[in-house]
Amino acid sequence: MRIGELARRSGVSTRALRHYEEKGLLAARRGANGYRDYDEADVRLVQEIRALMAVGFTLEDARPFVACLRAGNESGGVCPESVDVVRRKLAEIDTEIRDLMARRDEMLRRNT
Amino acid sequence: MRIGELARRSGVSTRALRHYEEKGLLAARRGANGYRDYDEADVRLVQEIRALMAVGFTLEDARPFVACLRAGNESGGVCPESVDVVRRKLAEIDTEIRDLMARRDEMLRRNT
DNA sequence: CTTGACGTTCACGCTGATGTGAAGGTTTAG
DNA sequence: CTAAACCTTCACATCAGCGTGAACGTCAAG
Repeated sequence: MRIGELARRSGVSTRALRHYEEKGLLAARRGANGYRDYDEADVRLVQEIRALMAVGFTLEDARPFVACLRAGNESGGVCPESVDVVRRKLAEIDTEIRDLMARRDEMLRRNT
Repeated sequence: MRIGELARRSGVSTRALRHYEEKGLLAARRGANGYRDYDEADVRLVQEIRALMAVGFTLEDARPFVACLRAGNESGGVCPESVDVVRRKLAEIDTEIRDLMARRDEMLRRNT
């Protein structure tokens, strides 16, 4: 399929897809006319990326998951690198939550 | 005092101070040579800005506090506009915390 | 042939708060 | 007089993930 269809099916803009490619997260064969050509695996791949982003991952964070899927695994999260990223991300979130709560307290204290 | 001293005393870069001025948060008299001239009140003002930023406020958020101080109040937080910003900020933080916790749960669920 | 809906590659714009020079004037100490 | 340490005003660079146009090629339908 071409980029427009992939965009529709995965719910992202064509611009975003080209961006993912530019970042090395998405690869596309090219037709004789230069058009990008994708298959079903790419749909899943993009959905994986979006799912990760929805949970707070950056594109950079998503890289190991993509590599993991490309390596033939059914899930992008089974590879050790992916697991590491998840652990790091959880720690980041926890830190951020603590920071926010501290800020909240600071703000309340300041106002009284 | 000149910008360098204010920078040292308030713990921010001269670049930042010029930035605050550009944004209308800081005003400076000018000497005959064009150099900015600050006084003690400005030190307190910059410290107020930094304190707010440390708690998560943007420069834009700090604006009413600065105006409140300039209006002659001892604290930048006593004016109604400042109170509004604090309330809004607290709500934002709470939302953010909830989002992060939801993401955290999502991430854990996904991994099991 | 022509329109319209696709596709292509640049490349700047946006948000926020500075960092980092460039290119130069001023002041101070020796 | 000179060098160091100030100061001045631009104005581009950074981080992330695209949006938005420019300028143009491709292709199916009427």
